[in-house]
Amino acid sequence: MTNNGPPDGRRTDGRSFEVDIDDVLDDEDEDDGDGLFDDLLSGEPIFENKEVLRPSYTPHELPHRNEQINNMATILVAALRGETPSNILIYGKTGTGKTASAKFVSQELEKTSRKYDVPCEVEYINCEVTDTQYRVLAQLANKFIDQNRAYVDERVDELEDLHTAARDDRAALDDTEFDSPREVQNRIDSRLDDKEDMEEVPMTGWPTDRVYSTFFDAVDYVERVAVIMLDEIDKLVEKSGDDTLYNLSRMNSELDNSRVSIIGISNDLKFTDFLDPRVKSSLGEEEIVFPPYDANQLRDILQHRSDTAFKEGALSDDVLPLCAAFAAQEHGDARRALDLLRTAGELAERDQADTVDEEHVRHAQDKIELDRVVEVVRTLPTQSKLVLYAIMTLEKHGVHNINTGEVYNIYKRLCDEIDADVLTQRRVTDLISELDMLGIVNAVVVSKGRYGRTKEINLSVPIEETETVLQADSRLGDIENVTPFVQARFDGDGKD
DNA sequence: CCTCCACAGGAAGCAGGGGTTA
DNA sequence: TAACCCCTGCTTCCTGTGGAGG
Repeated sequence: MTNNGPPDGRRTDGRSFEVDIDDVLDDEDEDDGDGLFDDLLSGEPIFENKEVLRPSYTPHELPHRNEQINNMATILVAALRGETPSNILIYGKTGTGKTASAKFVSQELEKTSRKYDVPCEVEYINCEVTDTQYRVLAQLANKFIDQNRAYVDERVDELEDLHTAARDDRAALDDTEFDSPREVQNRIDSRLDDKEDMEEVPMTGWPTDRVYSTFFDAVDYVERVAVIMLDEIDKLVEKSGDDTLYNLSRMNSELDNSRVSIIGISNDLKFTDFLDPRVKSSLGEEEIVFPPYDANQLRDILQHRSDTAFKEGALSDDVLPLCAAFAAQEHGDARRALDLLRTAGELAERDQADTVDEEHVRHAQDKIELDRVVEVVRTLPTQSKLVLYAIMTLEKHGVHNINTGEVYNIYKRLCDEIDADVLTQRRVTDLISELDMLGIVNAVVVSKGRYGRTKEINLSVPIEETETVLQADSRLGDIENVTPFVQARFDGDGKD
Protein backbone atom coordinates (compact mmCIF):
# COMPACT_ATOMS: atom_id res chain seq x y z
CA MET A 1 0.00 0.00 0.00
CA THR A 2 2.84 2.41 0.65
CA ASN A 3 4.84 2.95 -2.40
CA ASN A 4 6.55 6.23 -2.33
CA GLY A 5 9.07 5.48 -4.97
CA PRO A 6 11.19 8.14 -6.52
CA PRO A 7 8.85 10.97 -7.32
CA ASP A 8 9.32 10.48 -11.00
CA GLY A 9 10.97 7.91 -13.20
CA ARG A 10 12.95 10.61 -14.95
CA ARG A 11 15.89 11.85 -13.02
CA THR A 12 18.27 14.60 -13.78
CA ASP A 13 21.15 12.20 -13.52
CA GLY A 14 19.86 9.25 -15.50
CA ARG A 15 23.27 7.70 -15.23
CA SER A 16 23.14 6.87 -11.57
CA PHE A 17 20.05 4.82 -12.11
CA GLU A 18 21.64 2.74 -14.81
CA VAL A 19 24.61 2.06 -12.67
CA ASP A 20 22.45 1.04 -9.77
CA ILE A 21 20.30 -1.26 -11.80
CA ASP A 22 23.27 -3.09 -13.17
CA ASP A 23 24.63 -3.43 -9.70
CA VAL A 24 21.51 -5.01 -8.42
CA LEU A 25 21.16 -7.31 -11.36
CA ASP A 26 24.70 -8.52 -11.02
CA ASP A 27 25.21 -8.95 -7.37
CA GLU A 28 23.68 -12.23 -6.43
CA ASP A 29 25.62 -11.93 -3.25
CA GLU A 30 27.26 -8.64 -2.59
CA ASP A 31 29.09 -9.60 0.51
CA ASP A 32 32.36 -8.10 1.49
CA GLY A 33 34.94 -7.99 -1.18
CA ASP A 34 37.95 -10.07 -1.86
CA GLY A 35 40.83 -8.90 -3.99
CA LEU A 36 38.75 -7.15 -6.57
CA PHE A 37 38.15 -4.25 -4.29
CA ASP A 38 41.66 -3.18 -3.46
CA ASP A 39 41.02 0.22 -4.99
CA LEU A 40 38.16 0.89 -2.72
CA LEU A 41 40.04 -0.25 0.30
CA SER A 42 42.79 2.26 -0.30
CA GLY A 43 40.45 5.16 0.50
CA GLU A 44 40.03 6.29 4.05
CA PRO A 45 37.56 3.76 5.42
CA ILE A 46 34.39 5.15 6.83
CA PHE A 47 33.10 2.14 8.65
CA GLU A 48 34.53 0.76 11.82
CA ASN A 49 32.06 -2.09 12.09
CA LYS A 50 29.30 -2.25 9.56
CA GLU A 51 27.68 -5.33 11.07
CA VAL A 52 25.91 -3.39 13.78
CA LEU A 53 23.87 -1.60 11.13
CA ARG A 54 22.54 -4.75 9.56
CA PRO A 55 19.02 -5.94 10.30
CA SER A 56 20.31 -9.31 11.47
CA TYR A 57 22.27 -7.74 14.30
CA THR A 58 20.65 -8.01 17.72
CA PRO A 59 21.82 -5.24 20.01
CA HIS A 60 22.12 -5.87 23.72
CA GLU A 61 20.59 -2.58 24.53
CA LEU A 62 17.33 -1.32 23.11
CA PRO A 63 16.78 2.35 23.75
CA HIS A 64 13.21 3.45 24.43
CA ARG A 65 11.96 -0.08 24.89
CA ASN A 66 12.54 -0.53 28.60
CA GLU A 67 8.90 -0.42 29.43
CA GLN A 68 7.98 -3.20 27.03
CA ILE A 69 10.96 -5.28 28.00
CA ASN A 70 10.22 -5.02 31.70
CA ASN A 71 6.66 -5.88 30.99
CA MET A 72 7.64 -9.06 29.23
CA ALA A 73 10.10 -9.96 31.92
CA THR A 74 7.50 -9.53 34.62
CA ILE A 75 5.23 -11.94 32.87
CA LEU A 76 7.87 -14.46 31.97
CA VAL A 77 9.51 -14.58 35.34
CA ALA A 78 6.81 -17.07 36.29
CA ALA A 79 8.66 -19.59 34.17
CA LEU A 80 11.64 -19.37 36.49
CA ARG A 81 9.43 -20.24 39.40
CA GLY A 82 8.25 -23.29 37.52
CA GLU A 83 4.84 -21.83 36.87
CA THR A 84 3.20 -21.33 33.51
CA PRO A 85 3.63 -17.77 32.29
CA SER A 86 0.62 -16.12 30.67
CA ASN A 87 0.55 -16.12 26.93
CA ILE A 88 1.63 -12.85 25.41
CA LEU A 89 0.65 -11.03 22.27
CA ILE A 90 3.00 -8.40 21.00
CA TYR A 91 1.85 -5.80 18.50
CA GLY A 92 3.76 -3.27 16.53
CA LYS A 93 4.65 -2.25 13.00
CA THR A 94 7.82 -3.33 11.27
CA GLY A 95 11.00 -1.91 12.71
CA THR A 96 9.58 -1.07 16.11
CA GLY A 97 11.88 -3.48 17.90
CA LYS A 98 9.36 -6.25 18.64
CA THR A 99 11.49 -9.13 17.53
CA ALA A 100 14.70 -7.71 18.90
CA SER A 101 13.13 -7.10 22.29
CA ALA A 102 11.50 -10.49 22.43
CA LYS A 103 14.72 -12.21 21.49
CA PHE A 104 16.62 -10.21 24.03
CA VAL A 105 14.21 -11.13 26.78
CA SER A 106 14.26 -14.79 25.85
CA GLN A 107 18.03 -14.87 25.86
CA GLU A 108 18.03 -13.40 29.33
CA LEU A 109 15.38 -15.84 30.40
CA GLU A 110 17.35 -18.84 29.22
CA LYS A 111 20.52 -17.48 30.75
CA THR A 112 18.87 -17.03 34.12
CA SER A 113 17.17 -20.39 33.93
CA ARG A 114 20.54 -22.05 33.48
CA LYS A 115 21.95 -20.10 36.36
CA TYR A 116 19.31 -21.33 38.77
CA ASP A 117 18.98 -24.67 37.06
CA VAL A 118 15.30 -24.28 36.27
CA PRO A 119 14.30 -26.12 33.11
CA CYS A 120 13.01 -23.47 30.77
CA GLU A 121 13.43 -23.16 27.04
CA VAL A 122 12.44 -20.68 24.40
CA GLU A 123 11.84 -21.71 20.81
CA TYR A 124 11.65 -19.09 18.12
CA ILE A 125 9.71 -19.63 14.93
CA ASN A 126 9.22 -17.18 12.14
CA CYS A 127 5.81 -17.88 10.69
CA GLU A 128 6.48 -16.01 7.52
CA VAL A 129 8.94 -18.75 6.61
CA THR A 130 7.25 -21.58 8.44
CA ASP A 131 3.73 -20.84 7.42
CA THR A 132 1.63 -23.99 7.74
CA GLN A 133 0.46 -25.93 10.75
CA TYR A 134 2.41 -28.96 9.64
CA ARG A 135 5.67 -27.07 9.35
CA VAL A 136 5.30 -25.21 12.62
CA LEU A 137 4.60 -28.40 14.51
CA ALA A 138 7.33 -30.30 12.70
CA GLN A 139 9.90 -27.65 13.42
CA LEU A 140 8.94 -27.46 17.07
CA ALA A 141 8.90 -31.23 17.40
CA ASN A 142 12.37 -31.52 15.94
CA LYS A 143 13.79 -28.85 18.20
CA PHE A 144 12.44 -30.56 21.28
CA ILE A 145 13.55 -33.95 20.06
CA ASP A 146 17.08 -32.65 19.68
CA GLN A 147 16.97 -31.33 23.20
CA ASN A 148 15.54 -34.54 24.55
CA ARG A 149 18.31 -36.52 22.95
CA ALA A 150 20.89 -34.29 24.52
CA TYR A 151 19.04 -34.64 27.79
CA VAL A 152 19.04 -38.42 27.54
CA ASP A 153 22.74 -38.44 26.80
CA GLU A 154 23.42 -36.43 29.93
CA ARG A 155 21.27 -38.66 32.10
CA VAL A 156 22.86 -41.77 30.66
CA ASP A 157 26.30 -40.42 31.40
CA GLU A 158 25.30 -39.72 34.97
CA LEU A 159 23.73 -43.12 35.34
CA GLU A 160 26.77 -44.84 33.94
CA ASP A 161 28.96 -43.08 36.45
CA LEU A 162 26.62 -44.17 39.15
CA HIS A 163 26.64 -47.67 37.81
CA THR A 164 30.39 -48.03 37.93
CA ALA A 165 30.52 -46.42 41.34
CA ALA A 166 27.85 -48.78 42.64
CA ARG A 167 29.68 -51.82 41.46
CA ASP A 168 32.64 -50.88 43.59
CA ASP A 169 30.62 -49.78 46.52
CA ARG A 170 26.92 -50.27 47.09
CA ALA A 171 26.83 -47.23 49.34
CA ALA A 172 26.90 -45.07 46.25
CA LEU A 173 23.22 -45.90 45.82
CA ASP A 174 22.24 -44.77 49.28
CA ASP A 175 20.88 -41.41 48.31
CA THR A 176 19.30 -42.51 45.06
CA GLU A 177 16.08 -44.09 43.99
CA PHE A 178 17.92 -47.28 43.05
CA ASP A 179 18.49 -50.39 45.14
CA SER A 180 20.90 -52.22 42.94
CA PRO A 181 23.29 -51.63 40.06
CA ARG A 182 21.00 -53.82 38.03
CA GLU A 183 18.21 -51.28 38.40
CA VAL A 184 20.53 -48.56 37.30
CA GLN A 185 21.40 -50.59 34.24
CA ASN A 186 17.72 -51.10 33.53
CA ARG A 187 17.14 -47.36 33.69
CA ILE A 188 20.01 -46.76 31.32
CA ASP A 189 18.52 -49.25 28.90
CA SER A 190 15.10 -47.69 29.09
CA ARG A 191 16.52 -44.23 28.49
CA LEU A 192 18.36 -45.50 25.47
CA ASP A 193 15.17 -47.13 24.23
CA ASP A 194 13.44 -43.79 24.60
CA LYS A 195 16.11 -42.18 22.56
CA GLU A 196 15.70 -44.84 19.95
CA ASP A 197 12.02 -43.95 19.73
CA MET A 198 12.64 -40.25 19.25
CA GLU A 199 12.13 -40.03 15.57
CA GLU A 200 12.70 -36.82 13.69
CA VAL A 201 9.69 -35.51 11.84
CA PRO A 202 10.32 -35.29 8.09
CA MET A 203 9.69 -32.08 6.20
CA THR A 204 6.56 -33.54 4.67
CA GLY A 205 4.73 -36.82 4.32
CA TRP A 206 3.21 -37.49 7.72
CA PRO A 207 -0.38 -36.85 8.65
CA THR A 208 -0.62 -33.70 10.74
CA ASP A 209 -2.08 -35.38 13.79
CA ARG A 210 0.89 -37.67 13.97
CA VAL A 211 3.23 -34.68 13.88
CA TYR A 212 1.19 -33.13 16.62
CA SER A 213 1.40 -36.14 18.89
CA THR A 214 5.12 -36.48 18.26
CA PHE A 215 5.54 -32.87 19.22
CA PHE A 216 3.35 -33.37 22.23
CA ASP A 217 5.35 -36.33 23.46
CA ALA A 218 8.61 -34.52 22.83
CA VAL A 219 7.57 -31.55 24.94
CA ASP A 220 6.22 -33.69 27.69
CA TYR A 221 9.23 -35.97 27.94
CA VAL A 222 10.98 -33.75 30.44
CA GLU A 223 9.64 -31.51 33.11
CA ARG A 224 10.04 -27.95 31.88
CA VAL A 225 8.46 -24.72 30.81
CA ALA A 226 8.53 -24.28 27.08
CA VAL A 227 8.07 -20.79 25.71
CA ILE A 228 7.13 -20.80 22.06
CA MET A 229 7.72 -17.59 20.21
CA LEU A 230 5.75 -17.19 17.00
CA ASP A 231 6.99 -14.24 15.02
CA GLU A 232 4.73 -12.83 12.29
CA ILE A 233 1.92 -14.86 13.74
CA ASP A 234 -0.61 -13.00 11.61
CA LYS A 235 0.89 -14.57 8.51
CA LEU A 236 0.30 -18.02 9.93
CA VAL A 237 -3.31 -17.30 10.75
CA GLU A 238 -3.87 -15.69 7.39
CA LYS A 239 -2.50 -18.64 5.49
CA SER A 240 -3.62 -21.64 7.45
CA GLY A 241 -6.21 -20.59 9.98
CA ASP A 242 -6.11 -20.80 13.72
CA ASP A 243 -5.93 -24.58 14.14
CA THR A 244 -2.30 -24.42 15.13
CA LEU A 245 -2.93 -21.82 17.77
CA TYR A 246 -5.94 -23.69 19.01
CA ASN A 247 -3.93 -26.86 19.44
CA LEU A 248 -1.04 -25.09 21.08
CA SER A 249 -3.17 -23.15 23.48
CA ARG A 250 -5.11 -26.10 24.79
CA MET A 251 -2.03 -28.31 25.17
CA ASN A 252 -1.44 -27.33 28.77
CA SER A 253 -4.50 -29.14 30.02
CA GLU A 254 -3.16 -32.40 28.66
CA LEU A 255 0.52 -32.15 29.43
CA ASP A 256 1.71 -34.06 32.48
CA ASN A 257 5.26 -32.89 32.99
CA SER A 258 5.72 -29.66 31.16
CA ARG A 259 3.95 -26.40 30.45
CA VAL A 260 3.88 -24.36 27.30
CA SER A 261 3.48 -20.66 26.96
CA ILE A 262 3.07 -18.79 23.72
CA ILE A 263 4.45 -15.43 22.69
CA GLY A 264 2.82 -14.22 19.51
CA ILE A 265 4.33 -11.35 17.59
CA SER A 266 2.16 -9.55 15.08
CA ASN A 267 2.36 -6.61 12.72
CA ASP A 268 -1.35 -6.44 12.46
CA LEU A 269 -3.35 -5.02 15.31
CA LYS A 270 -6.57 -6.55 14.18
CA PHE A 271 -5.53 -10.06 13.35
CA THR A 272 -7.24 -11.54 16.42
CA ASP A 273 -10.55 -10.69 14.76
CA PHE A 274 -10.22 -13.83 12.69
CA LEU A 275 -9.51 -16.07 15.64
CA ASP A 276 -11.78 -18.47 17.41
CA PRO A 277 -12.91 -16.66 20.58
CA ARG A 278 -11.36 -19.34 22.77
CA VAL A 279 -8.00 -18.97 21.08
CA LYS A 280 -8.33 -15.23 21.19
CA SER A 281 -8.86 -15.09 24.92
CA SER A 282 -6.18 -17.59 25.78
CA LEU A 283 -3.60 -16.10 23.47
CA GLY A 284 -4.27 -12.53 24.43
CA GLU A 285 -3.94 -12.94 28.16
CA GLU A 286 -1.33 -10.24 28.08
CA GLU A 287 -0.88 -7.72 25.33
CA ILE A 288 2.09 -5.51 24.77
CA VAL A 289 2.12 -2.76 22.20
CA PHE A 290 5.23 -1.40 20.55
CA PRO A 291 4.43 2.09 19.30
CA PRO A 292 6.39 3.48 16.37
CA TYR A 293 9.52 5.42 17.22
CA ASP A 294 9.40 9.15 16.77
CA ALA A 295 12.20 11.05 15.07
CA ASN A 296 14.02 11.81 18.32
CA GLN A 297 14.01 8.24 19.45
CA LEU A 298 15.22 7.11 16.06
CA ARG A 299 18.05 9.58 16.34
CA ASP A 300 19.01 8.08 19.68
CA ILE A 301 19.08 4.63 18.22
CA LEU A 302 21.15 5.71 15.28
CA GLN A 303 23.50 7.59 17.56
CA HIS A 304 23.89 4.50 19.65
CA ARG A 305 24.84 2.28 16.80
CA SER A 306 26.82 4.74 14.79
CA ASP A 307 29.28 5.08 17.64
CA THR A 308 30.48 1.57 16.97
CA ALA A 309 29.64 1.43 13.29
CA PHE A 310 31.55 4.40 12.01
CA LYS A 311 35.00 5.84 12.39
CA GLU A 312 35.29 8.89 14.55
CA GLY A 313 34.09 11.95 12.67
CA ALA A 314 32.95 10.08 9.60
CA LEU A 315 29.46 11.49 9.86
CA SER A 316 28.62 15.08 9.27
CA ASP A 317 26.22 16.61 11.74
CA ASP A 318 23.06 16.57 9.74
CA VAL A 319 23.24 12.93 8.68
CA LEU A 320 21.66 11.28 11.70
CA PRO A 321 18.77 13.73 12.04
CA LEU A 322 18.03 13.35 8.35
CA CYS A 323 18.02 9.56 8.45
CA ALA A 324 15.80 9.73 11.49
CA ALA A 325 13.44 12.13 9.80
CA PHE A 326 13.12 10.02 6.67
CA ALA A 327 12.44 6.89 8.67
CA ALA A 328 10.00 8.63 10.96
CA GLN A 329 7.89 9.45 7.94
CA GLU A 330 7.91 5.77 7.17
CA HIS A 331 5.89 4.86 10.26
CA GLY A 332 8.91 5.08 12.58
CA ASP A 333 10.74 2.14 11.15
CA ALA A 334 14.09 1.71 12.86
CA ARG A 335 15.20 -0.92 10.43
CA ARG A 336 14.68 1.52 7.64
CA ALA A 337 16.64 4.17 9.48
CA LEU A 338 19.58 1.86 9.95
CA ASP A 339 19.39 0.71 6.37
CA LEU A 340 19.46 4.28 5.25
CA LEU A 341 22.46 5.06 7.36
CA ARG A 342 24.36 2.02 6.19
CA THR A 343 23.58 2.63 2.54
CA ALA A 344 24.54 6.27 2.87
CA GLY A 345 27.82 5.13 4.34
CA GLU A 346 28.38 2.70 1.52
CA LEU A 347 27.68 5.36 -1.05
CA ALA A 348 30.13 7.70 0.64
CA GLU A 349 32.66 4.91 0.65
CA ARG A 350 32.12 4.33 -3.03
CA ASP A 351 32.63 8.00 -3.71
CA GLN A 352 35.84 7.81 -1.74
CA ALA A 353 34.50 10.61 0.42
CA ASP A 354 35.93 11.22 3.86
CA THR A 355 32.61 11.87 5.48
CA VAL A 356 29.03 10.89 4.94
CA ASP A 357 26.92 13.92 4.24
CA GLU A 358 23.36 14.88 3.59
CA GLU A 359 23.56 14.22 -0.12
CA HIS A 360 24.57 10.63 0.49
CA VAL A 361 21.53 10.13 2.65
CA ARG A 362 19.17 11.48 0.03
CA HIS A 363 20.82 9.38 -2.60
CA ALA A 364 20.57 6.36 -0.33
CA GLN A 365 16.86 6.97 0.10
CA ASP A 366 16.39 6.67 -3.66
CA LYS A 367 18.70 3.72 -3.99
CA ILE A 368 16.99 1.68 -1.32
CA GLU A 369 13.63 2.12 -2.91
CA LEU A 370 14.92 1.30 -6.36
CA ASP A 371 16.85 -1.71 -5.15
CA ARG A 372 13.79 -3.02 -3.47
CA VAL A 373 11.65 -2.68 -6.53
CA VAL A 374 14.27 -4.16 -8.82
CA GLU A 375 14.74 -7.09 -6.52
CA VAL A 376 11.04 -7.74 -6.18
CA VAL A 377 10.41 -7.54 -9.91
CA ARG A 378 13.42 -9.65 -10.75
CA THR A 379 12.32 -12.50 -8.54
CA LEU A 380 8.72 -12.51 -9.70
CA PRO A 381 7.48 -15.77 -11.23
CA THR A 382 7.19 -15.73 -15.00
CA GLN A 383 3.42 -15.43 -15.09
CA SER A 384 3.45 -12.40 -12.80
CA LYS A 385 6.13 -10.88 -14.93
CA LEU A 386 3.95 -11.29 -17.96
CA VAL A 387 1.06 -9.60 -16.23
CA LEU A 388 3.33 -6.79 -15.16
CA TYR A 389 4.71 -6.56 -18.67
CA ALA A 390 1.20 -6.15 -19.97
CA ILE A 391 0.46 -3.37 -17.51
CA MET A 392 3.74 -1.70 -18.26
CA THR A 393 3.14 -1.85 -22.00
CA LEU A 394 -0.23 -0.23 -21.66
CA GLU A 395 1.15 2.43 -19.40
CA LYS A 396 3.94 3.10 -21.84
CA HIS A 397 1.36 3.86 -24.49
CA GLY A 398 -0.24 6.43 -22.33
CA VAL A 399 -3.10 4.32 -21.05
CA HIS A 400 -3.84 5.10 -17.43
CA ASN A 401 -6.40 3.66 -15.06
CA ILE A 402 -6.05 0.38 -16.87
CA ASN A 403 -8.74 -2.18 -16.19
CA THR A 404 -8.49 -5.91 -15.78
CA GLY A 405 -9.94 -6.79 -19.15
CA GLU A 406 -7.38 -4.70 -20.98
CA VAL A 407 -4.55 -6.22 -19.04
CA TYR A 408 -5.86 -9.68 -19.72
CA ASN A 409 -6.06 -9.12 -23.44
CA ILE A 410 -2.50 -7.91 -23.73
CA TYR A 411 -1.40 -10.63 -21.38
CA LYS A 412 -2.91 -13.32 -23.60
CA ARG A 413 -1.15 -11.79 -26.54
CA LEU A 414 2.18 -11.86 -24.73
CA CYS A 415 1.75 -15.48 -23.71
CA ASP A 416 1.08 -16.34 -27.28
CA GLU A 417 4.20 -14.56 -28.36
CA ILE A 418 6.55 -16.40 -26.06
CA ASP A 419 4.59 -19.64 -26.06
CA ALA A 420 3.70 -19.62 -22.39
CA ASP A 421 0.64 -21.14 -20.77
CA VAL A 422 -2.31 -18.77 -20.69
CA LEU A 423 -3.92 -18.55 -17.26
CA THR A 424 -7.56 -17.79 -16.66
CA GLN A 425 -8.73 -14.30 -15.97
CA ARG A 426 -9.62 -15.36 -12.45
CA ARG A 427 -6.03 -16.23 -11.79
CA VAL A 428 -4.73 -13.08 -13.43
CA THR A 429 -6.96 -11.08 -11.10
CA ASP A 430 -5.15 -12.67 -8.20
CA LEU A 431 -1.77 -11.98 -9.73
CA ILE A 432 -2.70 -8.34 -10.11
CA SER A 433 -3.71 -8.21 -6.47
CA GLU A 434 -0.36 -9.68 -5.54
CA LEU A 435 1.44 -7.03 -7.55
CA ASP A 436 -0.66 -4.49 -5.72
CA MET A 437 0.37 -5.84 -2.36
CA LEU A 438 4.00 -5.75 -3.37
CA GLY A 439 3.55 -2.08 -4.15
CA ILE A 440 4.51 -2.46 -7.80
CA VAL A 441 1.14 -1.45 -9.09
CA ASN A 442 -1.74 0.36 -7.57
CA ALA A 443 -5.11 -1.28 -8.06
CA VAL A 444 -8.39 0.12 -6.85
CA VAL A 445 -11.79 -1.40 -7.49
CA VAL A 446 -14.13 1.13 -8.97
CA SER A 447 -17.58 0.93 -10.35
CA LYS A 448 -18.24 2.54 -13.68
CA GLY A 449 -21.94 2.13 -13.48
CA ARG A 450 -23.33 0.96 -16.74
CA TYR A 451 -19.84 -0.06 -17.80
CA GLY A 452 -19.29 -2.48 -14.99
CA ARG A 453 -17.07 -2.91 -12.04
CA THR A 454 -13.38 -3.40 -12.41
CA LYS A 455 -9.99 -2.56 -11.03
CA GLU A 456 -8.26 0.58 -12.06
CA ILE A 457 -4.61 -0.29 -12.27
CA ASN A 458 -1.65 2.03 -12.39
CA LEU A 459 2.01 1.27 -12.36
CA SER A 460 3.59 2.72 -9.25
CA VAL A 461 7.21 2.20 -10.11
CA PRO A 462 9.37 3.90 -12.71
CA ILE A 463 8.56 2.46 -16.16
CA GLU A 464 12.01 2.39 -17.67
CA GLU A 465 13.70 0.60 -14.82
CA THR A 466 10.90 -1.93 -14.66
CA GLU A 467 11.22 -2.59 -18.34
CA THR A 468 14.95 -3.11 -18.07
CA VAL A 469 14.51 -5.62 -15.31
CA LEU A 470 11.70 -7.47 -17.05
CA GLN A 471 13.63 -7.75 -20.26
CA ALA A 472 16.57 -9.15 -18.38
CA ASP A 473 14.48 -12.27 -17.90
CA SER A 474 15.51 -14.73 -20.57
CA ARG A 475 11.95 -15.73 -21.33
CA LEU A 476 10.65 -12.22 -21.75
CA GLY A 477 13.70 -10.96 -23.56
CA ASP A 478 12.46 -12.04 -26.95
CA ILE A 479 9.08 -10.42 -26.81
CA GLU A 480 8.85 -8.69 -30.13
CA ASN A 481 7.02 -5.48 -30.50
CA VAL A 482 3.58 -5.36 -28.99
CA THR A 483 3.05 -1.76 -29.95
CA PRO A 484 0.91 -2.37 -33.06
CA PHE A 485 -1.47 -4.49 -31.10
CA VAL A 486 -1.81 -2.05 -28.29
CA GLN A 487 -2.35 0.81 -30.67
CA ALA A 488 -4.88 -1.07 -32.73
CA ARG A 489 -6.75 -1.75 -29.57
CA PHE A 490 -6.85 1.74 -28.27
CA ASP A 491 -6.92 3.72 -31.44
CA GLY A 492 -9.29 6.60 -31.09
CA ASP A 493 -10.18 5.46 -27.63
CA GLY A 494 -9.59 8.89 -26.24
CA LYS A 495 -7.67 7.55 -23.29
CA ASP A 496 -4.69 9.77 -23.00
C1' DC B 1 -36.55 2.87 -9.27
C1' DC B 2 -34.70 -1.01 -11.74
C1' DT B 3 -31.18 -3.16 -14.90
C1' DC B 4 -27.39 -5.00 -16.11
C1' DC B 5 -22.31 -4.37 -17.13
C1' DA B 6 -17.67 -6.25 -16.13
C1' DC B 7 -15.73 -7.71 -13.39
C1' DA B 8 -14.30 -8.97 -7.85
C1' DG B 9 -13.41 -12.45 -5.15
C1' DG B 10 -15.18 -16.80 -2.31
C1' DA B 11 -15.53 -22.01 -2.44
C1' DA B 12 -14.33 -26.32 -3.96
C1' DG B 13 -11.68 -29.26 -6.04
C1' DC B 14 -8.00 -30.98 -9.11
C1' DA B 15 -3.08 -32.11 -10.74
C1' DG B 16 1.12 -33.16 -9.76
C1' DG B 17 5.22 -32.84 -6.95
C1' DG B 18 7.21 -32.96 -2.45
C1' DG B 19 7.39 -36.70 0.82
C1' DT B 20 5.90 -40.90 3.95
C1' DT B 21 4.49 -45.90 5.51
C1' DA B 22 3.19 -50.80 5.00
C1' DT C 1 5.27 -51.28 -4.98
C1' DA C 2 0.64 -49.03 -3.80
C1' DA C 3 -1.65 -46.18 -0.69
C1' DC C 4 -1.40 -42.31 1.92
C1' DC C 5 -0.31 -37.29 3.32
C1' DC C 6 0.50 -32.26 2.53
C1' DC C 7 1.32 -28.03 -0.35
C1' DT C 8 1.04 -25.04 -4.28
C1' DG C 9 -0.78 -23.15 -8.31
C1' DC C 10 -4.35 -23.41 -10.87
C1' DT C 11 -9.36 -23.96 -12.90
C1' DT C 12 -14.37 -24.09 -12.54
C1' DC C 13 -18.32 -22.41 -10.88
C1' DC C 14 -20.29 -19.26 -8.52
C1' DT C 15 -22.54 -15.21 -6.09
C1' DG C 16 -22.07 -10.27 -5.19
C1' DT C 17 -22.07 -5.42 -6.41
C1' DG C 18 -21.78 0.28 -7.35
C1' DG C 19 -23.79 3.09 -10.12
C1' DA C 20 -24.83 5.12 -15.29
C1' DG C 21 -28.33 4.80 -18.10
C1' DG C 22 -32.82 3.56 -19.20
